[in-house]
Amino acid sequence: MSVDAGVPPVLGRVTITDVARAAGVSVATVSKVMNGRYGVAPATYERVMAVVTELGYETSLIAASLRRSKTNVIGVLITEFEPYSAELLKGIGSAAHGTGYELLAYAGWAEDSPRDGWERRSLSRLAGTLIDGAILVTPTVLMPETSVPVVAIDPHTGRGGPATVDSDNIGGARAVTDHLLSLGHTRIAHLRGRTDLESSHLREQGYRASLEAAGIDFDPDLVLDGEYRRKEGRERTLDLLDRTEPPTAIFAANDLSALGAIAAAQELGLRVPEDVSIIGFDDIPEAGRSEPQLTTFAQPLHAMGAEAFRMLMEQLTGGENGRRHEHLLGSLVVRESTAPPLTR
Amino acid sequence: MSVDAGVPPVLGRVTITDVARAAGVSVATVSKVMNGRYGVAPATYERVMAVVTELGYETSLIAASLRRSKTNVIGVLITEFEPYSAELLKGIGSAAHGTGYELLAYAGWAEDSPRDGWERRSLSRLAGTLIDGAILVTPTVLMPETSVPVVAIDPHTGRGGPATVDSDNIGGARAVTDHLLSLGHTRIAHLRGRTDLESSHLREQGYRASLEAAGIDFDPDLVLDGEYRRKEGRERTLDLLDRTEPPTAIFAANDLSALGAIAAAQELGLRVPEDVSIIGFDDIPEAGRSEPQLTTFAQPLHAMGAEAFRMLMEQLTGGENGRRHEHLLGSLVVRESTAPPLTR
DNA sequence: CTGTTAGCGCTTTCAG
DNA sequence: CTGAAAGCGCTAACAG
Repeated sequence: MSVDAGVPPVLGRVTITDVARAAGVSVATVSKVMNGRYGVAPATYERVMAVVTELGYETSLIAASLRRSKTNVIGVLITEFEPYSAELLKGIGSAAHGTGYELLAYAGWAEDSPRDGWERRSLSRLAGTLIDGAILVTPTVLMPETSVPVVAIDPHTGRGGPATVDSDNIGGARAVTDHLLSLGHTRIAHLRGRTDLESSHLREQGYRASLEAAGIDFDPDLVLDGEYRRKEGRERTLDLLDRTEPPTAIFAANDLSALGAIAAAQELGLRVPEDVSIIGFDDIPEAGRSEPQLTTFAQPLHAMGAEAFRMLMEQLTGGENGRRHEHLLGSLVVRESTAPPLTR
Repeated sequence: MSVDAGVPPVLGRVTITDVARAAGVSVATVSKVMNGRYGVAPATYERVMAVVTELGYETSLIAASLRRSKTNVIGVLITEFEPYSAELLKGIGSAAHGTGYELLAYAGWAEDSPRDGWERRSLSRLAGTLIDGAILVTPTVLMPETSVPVVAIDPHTGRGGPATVDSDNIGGARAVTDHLLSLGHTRIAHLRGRTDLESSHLREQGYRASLEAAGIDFDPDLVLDGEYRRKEGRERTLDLLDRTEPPTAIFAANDLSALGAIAAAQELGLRVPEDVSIIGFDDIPEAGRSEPQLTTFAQPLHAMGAEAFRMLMEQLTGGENGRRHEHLLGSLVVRESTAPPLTR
């Protein structure tokens, strides 16, 4: 390549300045070439492109986004990469395919910062510059005003501010508890979710409503905080099953804590479901792979993610139309972790 | 709040300038307060913080990263969010938890741009500014020099440049094919993966080696391109099973294309595994949930992701130590989609 | 202790 | 058609 001789080696990242210098033009011209703007002589265009290829230059998304208004990047803001958000991400990803938008998932919960309001922080850090719009996964607070279009999945306040996508938390929890009741259980414990999340309260509501409908007194001693996490689910279950009068069934507010509960039961030498029934919520992939396989309430996570992306697109292109509240339905999936209680 | 009166409403994103103006100080002072630098009078600190809280200001990750050298953000570069990368992401996420690093997954494959070399493009766009290091998932080309530490998962060239994590592609493919042979199959088709990926070639090698060891002639007509995708897996299988002498078993180079193959067989009214055996590779969550459940070779995706993150940390902190080539082993998981061929 | 100044890499008027 | 200059939001010397 004839340009070779004139191109000094560049250390680190190649910047627009490096290209400009090597091609003997100004950075403005390089910028025009990179963005296909009019007003560049064919010869100049060729020369710049040759250097660009030679050096392997790519415009920095960061620097460009600081100047531009539109980036064609959608942000998905999550607390961390775990099964639940991963499932949503797959759905979002499939909807994003072919739209020309790029996806950026950001897990911005620093352990030292308050968990509450992490999404406001992440959004502030990315919006207005890097991303054109955002999908908030299980946000903890309501954000009335945002600088970019937003869709919230399973949000704290349900209706109200931004567009939302959720599924039937109360109905699901009722279905789950009803299933346990129909098997003959009466002492049903509940491993509550993260109390800063609305879904957690709704599921507890469903649990209580179901008990009440069956004429069973609510026993606060049977409700512990599973935190939506495997570790906490295991620990609370250890406590629960160690009592003199343990529950015969446990409804964990999500699959992860249910999986922890199964682990705890097995550690104590108990059989699931023979000695204790355990039921989860969400139907993450791991639910179908546990031993025994987990009975749970399946949320249509894939569809929820895809729908959220579509609603965001509507807001981005068609104005306010995407500002809806979408409510998708789930269904009970009976696998192996539930059975009638032992009669003794 | 007493500051209230002095703070005019700000539209859009709140910037450091807005805060400075509202607090009556310079932007430099605000920056110092935000970053906890020494040399700010307590009174000033308080006043600034009050305004920060009032306005809900957060420093822009983008702007800050342009100036700073370290951002505490690790980038995970993928082509798209699909089951394989989602599993890795979970592993990476669990390893990242508690390290103080934030994770940013970027799916930067624009459909119009060449697929080959997407990782170089993505890396150039993010590295040097936004991210301190990167994990490249199934990169297509070898990148000898990068501006930030990099770990590649299941890379194109295996050994060589950057640190790598992979699993036993050849061995896995042999195990899979051997399983089919041991069941009595002799006409075994192969749905090859994406030919731009090394793993695809290695798996085909394993397939061929296994056949050869069994004394079966390699039949090129039985090898079609499944592209690692569900859609292509289905289409190629439709072709395969429509022939006068169809294969009795199909080895799909990954689970997604295997799932497509199952769908195709069922569309044609064939039973899996009675009429045709189908086997996959990867063991993504979906493999355990299909009907019939998929027999496959399980890669330790979670562990691979976690290991990649750890190796990156080593490079970031301890110098060059993380520049290893880690090779994790997988195992055959026999489920329901394989059986002996029909004897007729 | 505080503010001024100089950029980070890029895009965008606006002269030449 | 091309380049100089301003500025996006922020941090980091360096004066005052």
